[in-house]
Amino acid sequence: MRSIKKNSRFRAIYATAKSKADRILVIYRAPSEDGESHLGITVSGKIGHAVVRNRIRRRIREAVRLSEERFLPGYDIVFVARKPAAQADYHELEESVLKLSGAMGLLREEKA
RNA sequence: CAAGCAAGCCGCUUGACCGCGCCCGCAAGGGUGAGGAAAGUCCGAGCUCCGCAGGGCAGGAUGCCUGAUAACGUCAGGCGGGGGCGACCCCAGGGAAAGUGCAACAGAAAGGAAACCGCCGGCUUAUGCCGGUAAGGGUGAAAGGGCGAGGUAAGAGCUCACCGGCGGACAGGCAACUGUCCGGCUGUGUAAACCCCAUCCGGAGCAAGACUAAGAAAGGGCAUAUAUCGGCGGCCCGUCGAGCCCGUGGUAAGUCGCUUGAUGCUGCCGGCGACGGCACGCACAGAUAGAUGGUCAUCAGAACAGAACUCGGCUUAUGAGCUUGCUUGUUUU
RNA sequence: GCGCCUGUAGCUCAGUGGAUAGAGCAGCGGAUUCCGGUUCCGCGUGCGGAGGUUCGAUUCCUCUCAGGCGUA
Repeated sequence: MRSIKKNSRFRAIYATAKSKADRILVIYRAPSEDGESHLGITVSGKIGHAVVRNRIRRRIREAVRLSEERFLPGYDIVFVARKPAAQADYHELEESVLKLSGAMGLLREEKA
């Protein structure tokens, strides 16, 4: 999944997109402009120092990558980390990513 | 063995599966990929641009000496001062006789002295008055050199020896400084108070800057003269450039800069050392929402922490451990 | 990257190098009241940290930690 690059696109998504949140993450979902899906990850400086922020960003990207074929195309998705994400391990983050994505209707229906 | 001092090292390893950036390759694939602090941004440089940067004022920084270095506020070796039994450690360490300010409280008196108590002399009825005196008491962080002897009415560098400080000469040393002798007999502290002296400093920063694409339009207004605007971080002088303003409000796309360099390792030589010279071989990331990750195993355990133009330092954070040299004490031989 | 500011009581802020660091609100205790409020009296809590300069530091200097701001 390609990444969102422009700061203006991020701001547009924050202003207009639908969102949901749990304890460690916030998700934004907006219709894509070109039909392909894009991923954006925001971890602010308040969360921790550079090593902590990088770790959160990599884990979110990994969780999305491993389940990439389950995502429906045509959406721009932004994840924003909240403070407890600094203490969360990979499994908690992965669970949160999938749960929030499912709640926003971004995943294909699981076969029972 | 115990306590301690100094210097240094290391900064998990390996494997399986799934992934990422860059380079090479038609492809398959191969190579390579964060730190000792990458951090804080406290200093110093390279590099780039600002129409080469000149003078004065203001401002800032540094401050024992000699050296190292591209440079430094860094480092090395010395000197001086302080602490420790010692190994060793710490110090912004120029000028207080150019001037100004400050020194609370206490105390009689806080800086070209001063008599509260005391001591001594004179007068006087005992209280007391006048004069001399800084040895003693008391106050204070600090009381106008220290201690002893002579001296005296009592005292005083008043005189003398020693010590300390000041000035001069000589000797040693590149120098800071040290030693010896002589002289005079002395003038508190604070400059991380203002200040004085010496030395240094043009500014901005890779979002610098260059190129490409796009745009820079049409139109309107004001000036044509020494005015206006702009550049040279602040002000003045000086200097350079340009007609000026409205329209004119937005977007940050691509390529370069961008990583091989005052580089690191190794060896030899010079130097007490910082460091320098030479040689051969090897090594060295380059992203642009921003690459090193995820899971499992291995393990007694795994800190602080992530490159964004590049170097030299400083400072701070840091788990478990290891090495070398030295000091003091105790015991045994 | 460059530049700037602030840390003082639980909170908001004062404080020329010098006595026991103050003010308002809050808190605690007492008085008043049947109880509470109001009012009155009293009390506690301290200079972000380390080092230095000074006789003496919240104040001056250096380093450091934390927080905040501006700008490209």
